Amino acid sequence: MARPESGYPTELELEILKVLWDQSPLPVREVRARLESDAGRTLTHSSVITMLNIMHRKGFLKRQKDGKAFLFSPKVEKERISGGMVSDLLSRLFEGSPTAMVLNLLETGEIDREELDEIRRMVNRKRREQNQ
Amino acid sequence: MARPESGYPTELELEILKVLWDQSPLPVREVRARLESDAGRTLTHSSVITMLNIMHRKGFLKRQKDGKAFLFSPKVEKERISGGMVSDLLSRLFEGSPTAMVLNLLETGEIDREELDEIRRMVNRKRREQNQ
DNA sequence: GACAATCGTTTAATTCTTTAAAAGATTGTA
DNA sequence: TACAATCTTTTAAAGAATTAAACGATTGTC
Repeated sequence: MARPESGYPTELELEILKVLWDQSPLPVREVRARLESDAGRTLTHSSVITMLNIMHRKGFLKRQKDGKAFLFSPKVEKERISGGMVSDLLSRLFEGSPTAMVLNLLETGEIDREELDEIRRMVNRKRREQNQ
Repeated sequence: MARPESGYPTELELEILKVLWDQSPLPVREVRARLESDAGRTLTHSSVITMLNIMHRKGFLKRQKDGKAFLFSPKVEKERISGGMVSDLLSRLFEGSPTAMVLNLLETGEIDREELDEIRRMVNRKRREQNQ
């Protein structure tokens, strides 16, 4: 009678993953410090531990003992999570059409000349790759 | 001591919005039927009403009386929600870089020749527009 | 060896999300 | 008018997400 666990990281879980993707392994106090400085989220030590343990249970993180403390590392790759979340949004919002998504990006986002050119280069490269 | 309401529609809320973006206004029983046929979500009449009322409270929907029943319509545009959700993911996953997001799309998604060409055309058009 | 500092575990509280039963209101019809 | 059908509102329940206090274990130092 409720919703299932998401499969993808939640808001806060993603912030924690970003900290650890940037550098790992890290002890709890370090994760806590970076969560505050990087993401502006001030949590108590206790709260951070709780989240890290939940994420460990979900399979997002690895733990290793270092003296009496734990060091945490991501168990999932950033690319894998990003890919999953993007394709999730793709299917939920754009009926799986990447074209529709890019169009949305072009229309609503602030994209400057540089970026447009870069995107163009990427698309052209991908197109050449597909030709073989 | 908990998380704030999201601002963006949740999973089920989005399914309901998609039904109503496709056609509206609709009475509850119609929303319920389409939720089942289109999204494969079988809910009781009661559950659907609850969700519709919550969404009305959140400002996602409008209601109008039709006899003794209500007719529901979206109060938010699909483009607005899509734009918001995409740019949310953009900032949360790709530090706001559309290029990084498109790269992800190109690498992980199954994009065929047709779509690549279409994306190329869109990018070129956008680039010409920016030149003025 | 005792005490303070530092960690982790347990427990809990609050809000959100999803699902639905129960009860109340209205309306068409026999 | 009474009954059945159809709607809505109220109430509730359970899992998920977020935050944190209380309590317990370990370790370094005087």
